[in-house]
Amino acid sequence: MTRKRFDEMGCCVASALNEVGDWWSLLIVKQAMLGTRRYVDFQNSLGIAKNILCNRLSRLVENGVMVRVDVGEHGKRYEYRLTDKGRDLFTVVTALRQWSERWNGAQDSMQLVDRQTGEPLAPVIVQNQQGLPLTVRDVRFVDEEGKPFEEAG
Amino acid sequence: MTRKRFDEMGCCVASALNEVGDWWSLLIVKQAMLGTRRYVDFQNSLGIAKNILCNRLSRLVENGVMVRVDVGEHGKRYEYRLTDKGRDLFTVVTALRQWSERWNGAQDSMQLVDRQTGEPLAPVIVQNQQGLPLTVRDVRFVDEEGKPFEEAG
DNA sequence: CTTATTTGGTTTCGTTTTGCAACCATTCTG
DNA sequence: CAGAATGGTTGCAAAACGAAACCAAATAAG
Repeated sequence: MTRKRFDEMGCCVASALNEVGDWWSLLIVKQAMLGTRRYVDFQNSLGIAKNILCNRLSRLVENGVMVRVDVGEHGKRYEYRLTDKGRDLFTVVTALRQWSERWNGAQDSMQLVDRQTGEPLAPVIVQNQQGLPLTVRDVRFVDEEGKPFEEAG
Repeated sequence: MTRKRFDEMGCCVASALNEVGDWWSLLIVKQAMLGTRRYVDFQNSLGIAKNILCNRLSRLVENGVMVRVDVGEHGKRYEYRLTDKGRDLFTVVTALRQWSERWNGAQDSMQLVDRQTGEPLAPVIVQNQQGLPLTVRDVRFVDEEGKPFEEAG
């Protein structure tokens, strides 16, 4: 009766979701991208229960998304920082944010801009090798040998 | 003691996760992008419990990510299809897939290629208006008035 | 040195969600 | 009409979640 395991479904999306697919993990990662590093700050900014936060941070560290760094300063002893793997979720988080903005309206007081130009970001899109935008209808799903992927049903 | 609500946190990412942020929803969407439309096929291909599948499909329909279409054929009475909003999650799913491939290796027998050229897709990236790639370090978080977003801590 | 405070956790307990299996109703097929 | 397929629903046990209480180490205050 354990939660279904997603890491052995032979699907990249599933194993990604196995690492960050719960309600909180991506929010923690997003918050970390905003600059939050300390336990109490995650707790206050997200309003997450302490035991859940603890559990999620441990899992993120386990999966190499974040690291726990010992900083010997006052009572603030640790910092949780994104790894390269964690920072690489920027695309996912941004795509998710923009999707929500497009379809649910911008309920967010916060906006992302290019640090250099100060301009808002371009929409995240899927592109082919030449840089042309692709929708889901413009792609094919193939197996290792390039044959079309057969779907049950 | 209900699950924390994410739709009123005043954060786009949170409200996106409120719609598709559980373990199964994005997998269902991904499967739909692969061509799956019927209840039984979702069940077989994902190995999801029937009551959970039912619940998730209802939620996805409620949130406008999918629609339930009545097709009067044999016992197969309904089809669940992606809406435009659902198809627009292609970026998110693809970014997630590529992230997993980069960091966990390709455990997937399936690959996405451009239908026209047959070539694999380009990596999904965040870009500025000029098309230059941006990492999380290249962006700033600002409020409505363009002032830097203040972080607790 | 002693006490209070901050930080980061763990424990406890009640509620909700999940997973599984069994059951049910409707629509075809034979 | 009997049987099968589809799309559910129900009931139950295990697990996860959420809130609050409790705990331990390291400072800081006095």
